Amino acid sequence: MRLAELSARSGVSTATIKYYLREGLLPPGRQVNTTTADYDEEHLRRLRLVRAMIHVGRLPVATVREVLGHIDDDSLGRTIRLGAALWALPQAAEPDEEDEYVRAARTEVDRLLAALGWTNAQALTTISPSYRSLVLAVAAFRRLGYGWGAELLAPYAQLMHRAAVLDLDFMETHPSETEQVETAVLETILNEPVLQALHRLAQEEESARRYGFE
Amino acid sequence: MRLAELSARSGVSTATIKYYLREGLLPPGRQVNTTTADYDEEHLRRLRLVRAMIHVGRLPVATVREVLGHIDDDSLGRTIRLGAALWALPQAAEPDEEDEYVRAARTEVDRLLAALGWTNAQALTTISPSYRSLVLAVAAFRRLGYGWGAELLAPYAQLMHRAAVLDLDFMETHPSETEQVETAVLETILNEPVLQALHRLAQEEESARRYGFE
DNA sequence: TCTCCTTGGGAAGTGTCACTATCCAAGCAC
DNA sequence: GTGCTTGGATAGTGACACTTCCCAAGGAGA
Repeated sequence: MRLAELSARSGVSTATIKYYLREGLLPPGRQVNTTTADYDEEHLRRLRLVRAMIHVGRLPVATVREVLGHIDDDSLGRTIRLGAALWALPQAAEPDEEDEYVRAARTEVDRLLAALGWTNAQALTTISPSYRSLVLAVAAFRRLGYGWGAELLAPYAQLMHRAAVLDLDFMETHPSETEQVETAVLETILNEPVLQALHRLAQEEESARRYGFE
Repeated sequence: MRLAELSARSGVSTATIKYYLREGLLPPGRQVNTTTADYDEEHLRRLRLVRAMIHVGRLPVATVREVLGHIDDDSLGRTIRLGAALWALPQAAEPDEEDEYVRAARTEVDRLLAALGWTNAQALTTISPSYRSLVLAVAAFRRLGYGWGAELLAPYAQLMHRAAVLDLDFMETHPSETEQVETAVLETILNEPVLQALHRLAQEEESARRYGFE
């Protein structure tokens, strides 16, 4: 398959594909001669993955490159590779420990983990990007005067844990190891917009049930 | 309070505050004389809200302006105002109805709503931005070869409905009408990063429970 | 063979976005 | 009255995701 056909089948312009090749998001095609390169189905699949990560998951190009690097790293075991790929995802800033809201938020998040008995998550608080993101998000609430604490967070956390169980159950139905890692990353990235849309839709549904349309 | 003090108390540079004033995200201060304007606590609160929407909720400046306009519109009733504010939020593109994946995704989403008995949401499919976002997100999955259908989505939808019930219960604990609308918008915008972080943290916890750390 | 179109590749340019730096004249403080 | 600060306006910045332009080399039809 030539560049033009790859472009036609993916709906991505040749200029953009060339850009992705330059950025290392797509491996180069097999060079037939000076003016012809050959691409296969794997290129098409990878290209679609890249587009989904960028446009649905809103990941920056540099992050996509990093995540793909981990997915492709055959030297690591599945769990490590998956962890590395997932931990490359977030683009949250470092929490500022001087900030009183951040410190209060951290206390509440720690209380939450203790109350839930998430001992594994507790062990990861110093390094997990998700933990840091959570602290930052809770701090943003507190800065606006809402006293979001462990008690209010706990029911949400339990719901999201059930979502995580669904995620991993689904992941385990996939056979190959590479595919499992790729699926897990995809799940995490693409599932979030789905959950967000479902959340907003559910809010509309519940709001209409309570208050009608007017 | 002068600009410099507003800047100091909010941690936002005077240059950025001036930018927000120009963009209409902050109402102008009370002009004392040619070189002095006076800002109050409400300005500080609004500024923090704007920062949270932009940096935590990742909303574009133009969207923030639109959402604030709806929050401040006293001519409308609560439900309408809330709906208007929430519907101004998404920045999802229009689904391309020519696309086979989009059409298949729409079918699955419609089946999902029917199976769940979300009749209110069903009534809104032609106009709701959340519905369109959901279709697009499901289409992205299907394009990558994952057959995400109503059966897989339903348990997630039920979880998110329970989250929506929590959201609205919490909203009802707030007294004033303006505050309720503002709280509801804030909930929607700021709660999403919290839920996302909880989701990833839950995935880490569950993954460690199943497979250990290695 | 001679055109003429297409190909892959690289450099430079584009549009958007959220700021940020600079400038200015008018106060105010000592 | 001198020097710093203030609010306001204009222009510039840097990051980002492309996109346009140009080129030399193939290949295809007359």
